[in-house]
Amino acid sequence: MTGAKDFLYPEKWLSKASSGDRVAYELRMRIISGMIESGAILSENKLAADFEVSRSPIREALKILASENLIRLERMGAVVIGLKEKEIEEIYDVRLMIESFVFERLVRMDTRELAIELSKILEMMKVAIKYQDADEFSYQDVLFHETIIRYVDHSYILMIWNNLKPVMESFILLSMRMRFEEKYEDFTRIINNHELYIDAIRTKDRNLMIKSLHQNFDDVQGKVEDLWSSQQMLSKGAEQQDD
Amino acid sequence: MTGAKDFLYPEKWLSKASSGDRVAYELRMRIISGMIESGAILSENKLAADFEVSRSPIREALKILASENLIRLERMGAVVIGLKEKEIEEIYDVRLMIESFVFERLVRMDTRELAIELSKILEMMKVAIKYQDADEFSYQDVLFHETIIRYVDHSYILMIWNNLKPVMESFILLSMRMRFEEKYEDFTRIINNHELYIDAIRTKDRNLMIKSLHQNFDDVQGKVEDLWSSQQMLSKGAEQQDD
DNA sequence: TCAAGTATACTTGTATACAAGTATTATAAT
DNA sequence: ATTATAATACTTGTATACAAGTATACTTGA
Repeated sequence: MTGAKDFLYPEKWLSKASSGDRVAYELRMRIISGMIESGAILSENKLAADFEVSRSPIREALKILASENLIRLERMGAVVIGLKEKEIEEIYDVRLMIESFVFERLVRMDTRELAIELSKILEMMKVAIKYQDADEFSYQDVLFHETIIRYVDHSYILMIWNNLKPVMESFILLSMRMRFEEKYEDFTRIINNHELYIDAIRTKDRNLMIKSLHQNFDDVQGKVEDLWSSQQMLSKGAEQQDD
Repeated sequence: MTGAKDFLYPEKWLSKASSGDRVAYELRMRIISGMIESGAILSENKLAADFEVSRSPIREALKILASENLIRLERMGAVVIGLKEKEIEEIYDVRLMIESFVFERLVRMDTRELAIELSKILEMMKVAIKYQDADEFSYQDVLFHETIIRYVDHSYILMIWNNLKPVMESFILLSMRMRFEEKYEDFTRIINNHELYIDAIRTKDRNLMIKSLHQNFDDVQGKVEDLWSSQQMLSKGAEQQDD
């Protein structure tokens, strides 16, 4: 099995994860990166052999990926669905939906504390850019949105987020790794946009928030076409794996 | 273990379900009905003994319930969260959110076919009322909303629904069982409201749709207070288990 | 009586074993 | 050559076994 030991998912993020979770994280990356193509059929036994674990954690992982709509569990093997443009758009639909919902709650709350917290995360993102740490940047980016969502304390919205987060995280990770190599100028725009978002939260400006959300979508999705074509982005995002 | 063999979930709905799914369905009912109180700690071994299966399906079930926010998996035992008023409100928040989203898609589609399909389901509901079949009524009620959601063909919205559905189904099941005994007059109102919903879809009337959605919420949630108090509804909903 | 340490009875996570079912392939008959 | 049947190599779902870790209770010492 050549290259079976090169993991796409940052290993330091897996410090206390179970074997099943590790497999899920890694498989997710491979599916989203296109390394495992959509339509492929995954066998529990083969995966167990590949990852050198028993079927128990593999089954766990497959259940997780199925709940994230990345694979479809059938009577004979798991069929890879993957992330095509349609799915990415749909994910952003949902993100727009839940963040809009969250914003409606935020406008009735004291958001000063949140704004401070978000500013801190934004600083972290800037540092990550400075040191060209794509993984750290992605982590903070995801954390940014999670922080907003958690702030309203809504367990079922959080449930949705929890289902969406791993896929988003993997996608962002791959996307950012590529852009650090090829589209470095993107990041000033991303940072600006996040600043806009914080302003929207601080001033409770609904339109500004929607604007920045849409812009964020364009930032990631609008550019996807050229990134995505023939899955180049993915091999690009996949090959780099620093410290 | 007295009464361990009385299942709350309709067994005929479990014809080809795996053992793990069965356990999940049943545990879900017991948690939502209050038969298992929130705060209780579930042990895999005890559950395995109770349900007379091995730990494998139990673990599977617990993972499912955790993803539905009904329990919290901790290092030592699974802690029951349950459905209190807050959670029920939150579930309806999410339902309102996704059905609103779906409606926005529907207004750009040809909804005639859907309206017909919904009318059929409504007829089924009427029959279920006539024959006082609470379980069948609940099934059709859930199907009604699922049919609407599936019609727009959005895999990530469907993903949310799939996470929400089992909890909603159980809740509706328990609620309807009780009402067939005590609040029979509720059903004409529920039927009327669903007719309103179909009209909204047919005429693509956004306001009408929101109105009927809110009304539906009031129908289930607004009355919850008295149903819910001291979990009486639940034992009521639990005891009846026909044919 | 109280503190410290040890023993015990839990817990989860993973590996392995087995049963039942399904697709595929090979063989045999027409 | 083609179809029917049988053998084989898969598949999943479940049970069981074991290892490592954690809380509880108990014992021992002061």
